[in-house]
Amino acid sequence: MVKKRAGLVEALKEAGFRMTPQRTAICEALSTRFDHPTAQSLYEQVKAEYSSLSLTTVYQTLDTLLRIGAITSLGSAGDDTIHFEVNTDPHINLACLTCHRICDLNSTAIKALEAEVQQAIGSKVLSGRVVYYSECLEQSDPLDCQFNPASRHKEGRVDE
Amino acid sequence: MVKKRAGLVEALKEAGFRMTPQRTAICEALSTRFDHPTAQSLYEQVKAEYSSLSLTTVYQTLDTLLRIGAITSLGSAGDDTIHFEVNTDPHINLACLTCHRICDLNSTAIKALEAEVQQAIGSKVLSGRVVYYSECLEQSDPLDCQFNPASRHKEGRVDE
DNA sequence: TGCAAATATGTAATGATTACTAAGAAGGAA
DNA sequence: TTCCTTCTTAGTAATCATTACATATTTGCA
Ligand SMILES: [Mn+2]
Ligand SMILES: [Mn+2]
Ligand SMILES: [Zn+2]
Ligand SMILES: [Zn+2]
Repeated sequence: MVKKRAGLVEALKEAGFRMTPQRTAICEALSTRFDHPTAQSLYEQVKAEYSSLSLTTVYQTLDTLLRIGAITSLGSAGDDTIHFEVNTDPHINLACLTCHRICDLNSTAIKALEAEVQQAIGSKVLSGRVVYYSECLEQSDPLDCQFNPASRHKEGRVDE
Repeated sequence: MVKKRAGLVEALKEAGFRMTPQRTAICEALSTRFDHPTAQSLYEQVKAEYSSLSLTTVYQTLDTLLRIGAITSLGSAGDDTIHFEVNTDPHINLACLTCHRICDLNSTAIKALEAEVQQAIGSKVLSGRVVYYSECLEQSDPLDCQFNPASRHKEGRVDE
């Protein structure tokens, strides 16, 4: 059973943005994805039941969500494409350089890390990005992306 | 007085790559930069005393250094451009979304963080990326990029 | 010195993202 | 409900960092 996050639509409303079926669908898709999707990936998913959807709209919605701080950007996972972060809890991200999926890893040390950053620069931290790159098990379900040491992908290149 | 790192040229030699004046100059430039430069930035710096240098050569050399693991990629600092990491010690990076420079921040918690990652996925971590975004003081010397809470840039957008 | 393989350069291509604009929809006022 | 203003969408074109390619040059070694 898949948990589901909430709050993206609410965040848009609170920030005074209008609600459209496109935005609702994109937020809905985002809230059920745990692989840190790209714009293209979200586009394909939502377009399936919203054939008129434009890729531009996806980019615009993501940009809006970024600006209000509802999501953040994790950058590339070896595919030169931006992956988006919906999980606002401090955590570690594990990116697979072969299948280009990113999984969350709970961490206790990350709290201390953020404390160090706060201490160093004050309270104006806008966002953070903690990603480690490796090779995961190849599994179809993002939730099973366990990054188990056994039987990884063959090789990968670390480029942005 | 500015410290200077060493080892990039040696790393290339050990990996069996040929040495050229271009590569030497690019490695030299990299080892004296503490702002996590971009390809374009390195190009401009080295081109000043190497007028025949090509931007492609800079990209190729950076890619080679990435492949042998001598440097890593930190991704964008709000400028949609790849910034490179020369400091191989585990540390936190502070990126300024206005001047797009990245400074190092020593951290003790980062050790625990990496231990968690190792534990979770084994020893095959290829590289890591720990970056926090904010606004720094505007100062010309990268080493003085202190991210002091007082008098920051006005505003910044968090996009990749 | 001579040669094969690696590298540098200049240019063209790629591709993700952004800019632009006309058409369409949301939401408040009447 | 209807109207109107403003925001949003969708389609297309433009941007620009990065990569691919083809040639000329250089390196490292015999
Ligand atoms: Mn995450
Ligand atoms: Mn650094
Ligand atoms: Zn994988
Ligand atoms: Zn700054």
